[in-house]
Amino acid sequence: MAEPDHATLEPLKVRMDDVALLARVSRATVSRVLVGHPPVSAATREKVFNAVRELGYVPNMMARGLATRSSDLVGLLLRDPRNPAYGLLHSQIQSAASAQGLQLVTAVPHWAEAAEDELAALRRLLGLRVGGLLVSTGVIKARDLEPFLESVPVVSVGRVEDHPGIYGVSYDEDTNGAILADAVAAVGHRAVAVLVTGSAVSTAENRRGTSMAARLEGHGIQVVRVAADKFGTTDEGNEDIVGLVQERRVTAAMFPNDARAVAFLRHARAASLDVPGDVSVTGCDGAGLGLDLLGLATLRIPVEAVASRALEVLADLMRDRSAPVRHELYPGVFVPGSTLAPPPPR
Amino acid sequence: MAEPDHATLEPLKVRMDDVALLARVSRATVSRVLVGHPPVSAATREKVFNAVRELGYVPNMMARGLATRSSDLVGLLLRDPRNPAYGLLHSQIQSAASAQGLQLVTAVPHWAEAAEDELAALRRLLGLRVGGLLVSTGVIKARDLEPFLESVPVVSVGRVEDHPGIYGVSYDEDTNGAILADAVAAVGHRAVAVLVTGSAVSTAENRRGTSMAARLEGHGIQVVRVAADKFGTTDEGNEDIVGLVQERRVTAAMFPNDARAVAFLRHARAASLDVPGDVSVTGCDGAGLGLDLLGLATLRIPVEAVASRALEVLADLMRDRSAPVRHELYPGVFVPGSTLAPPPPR
DNA sequence: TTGAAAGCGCTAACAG
DNA sequence: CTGTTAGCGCTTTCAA
Repeated sequence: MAEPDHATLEPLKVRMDDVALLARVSRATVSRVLVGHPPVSAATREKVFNAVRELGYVPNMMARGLATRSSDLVGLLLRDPRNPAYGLLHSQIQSAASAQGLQLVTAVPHWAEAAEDELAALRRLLGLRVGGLLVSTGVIKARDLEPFLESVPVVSVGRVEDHPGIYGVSYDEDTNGAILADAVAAVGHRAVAVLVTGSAVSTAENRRGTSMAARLEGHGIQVVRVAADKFGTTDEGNEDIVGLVQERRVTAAMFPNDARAVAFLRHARAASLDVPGDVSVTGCDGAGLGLDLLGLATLRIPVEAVASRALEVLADLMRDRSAPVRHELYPGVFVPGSTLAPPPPR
Repeated sequence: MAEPDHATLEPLKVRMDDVALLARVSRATVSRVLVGHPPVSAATREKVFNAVRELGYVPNMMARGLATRSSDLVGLLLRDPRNPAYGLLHSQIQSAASAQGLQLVTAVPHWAEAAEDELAALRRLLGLRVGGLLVSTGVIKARDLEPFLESVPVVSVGRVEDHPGIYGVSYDEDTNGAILADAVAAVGHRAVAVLVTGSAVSTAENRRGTSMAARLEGHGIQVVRVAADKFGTTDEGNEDIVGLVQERRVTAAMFPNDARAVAFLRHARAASLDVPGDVSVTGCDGAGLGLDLLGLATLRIPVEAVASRALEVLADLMRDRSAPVRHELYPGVFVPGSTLAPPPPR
């Protein structure tokens, strides 16, 4: 028998040489057929495909990557996948990636607190020699990325970006904050509590809170800023805000994300506060499950648009590195809800 | 100058040879230091680490993978990341993976409808020569995986698994269905609508629905099965169930996931049906954001436990392939809610 | 249009 | 303990 008994071969152990042997061509030819160029005669191509099928050959992308010094792997650096908004973003990025024919490899830092761990995650991704990088955590600073910028295109997605070498496809948090503030102002509140997350916890949320407060003040509204600096909890500041409401020092409370708003709703209920009778509440994100049933007034961030745009941009960059870097901003849309109503009469 | 001007070198272009040169040792020694064995004298190790740091060297995992024919890449085959429960599972798997020191590369089929696309996603993962595979979609059948089982360990997670070659870490959907059915029976319902998803849409949900119905019937309760076979929508069957309630043919409606239950809640509200006055409602998953505020009676599936167990198992398997294959089942815990109450008096 | 041969960057015997 | 040397599986000149 000249033919090897390939029926017993494990598919993943089949190499290109095996295919070449069976197709009676050279390895180079098999490669050309699989890569798609340069052109190969229809007849040989057919032979090759048959051999591939017969052997169940699965090309080894590691080897290909080594040889071409390229890869269609896209690294995603994510912060806290437990946050629903990030979770949705993650899903959408995932879908957008496969829509672009790119493979997504995600790294989340093990200890979300440790910036050091984020850098480790970055290095793991770079170690794989990903063809592109998506950064979605505020903890990695542009400075950390700088050394790699000329080797791999980087798009920062959903986070505020201002580095001239890093493309940004982000939520327009300033506008978002303003939209929400305007809505609260419009129904007549004159004293509002705003939960402001520390920028170390989340740059995006910090920005939202800050712009909400600023916009309110622009309307001549009195703002009580409540700080929240702990990572991973949504209950911080709620006691204080309940207190403010009970003392009638504020008639509305604005939160930088829905999870915190919902947590406050829970808190308020426990404190027998009526929403919106005693206090109006707004969130931000708009990505949760039964949010409409809950009636939370919020703002829906354009997760889908941002995700697919980010991957479009990255795919372009991977094809042609010379494209100009820009920072695109996408505002969300206000979602009315029963938790926002005019303040109680004095 | 004998030394190269490494300061201007892009870190990702630095090779092990560059490090070796700078450290004045052989490439093999650098490799040994980085891999961690066999032991290298403390002095040389120090030199190597310094050179690595100085050059910003990031080892090329593709090359390493090729050389060792191994990889700490874990492939995850996911179905529909937009489903909140899958989204949470995804996040948890992600965290569990990094906790095990494994890199997760995820593939989602582009068109969720096409089984063909799922196979393509599988091949992409295998092409990367992942060291292990996590399968979380019911569409890929055990038969499709069989050819690869001896080359790469496979753990199917969150889905029903019964193949003797594939380890299973799954939700105990039969028990889950029974728990929910018992809760509904316990408050006195005697006629219940159960939304049963087609198994093509979701094996897990199908199993839940089926077991709910069976258990109810075991209690002597009359069951109206409502079929839902379309992928991606949560509104299917809601009209019918509203009709059943209005005709007083059922006093409760059970859904195989929270998204559907919430969709029904919305529907019921639009039809001026009172929950639980006119109809009790139960969901399943328990992973949503403000579910408790909504008061939805549901069942919390043990996402975290399943995810971390799955990765523990996979990590073991990647270390030692001879471990016995088992199928582990994890039941959830009932979450009471105000949507479940005794039926209205006749 | 095809084949032969030289790497891609790294690890792992095998000597010393 | 360290250096030399063969590959890992693939792509890609370069010739034919």
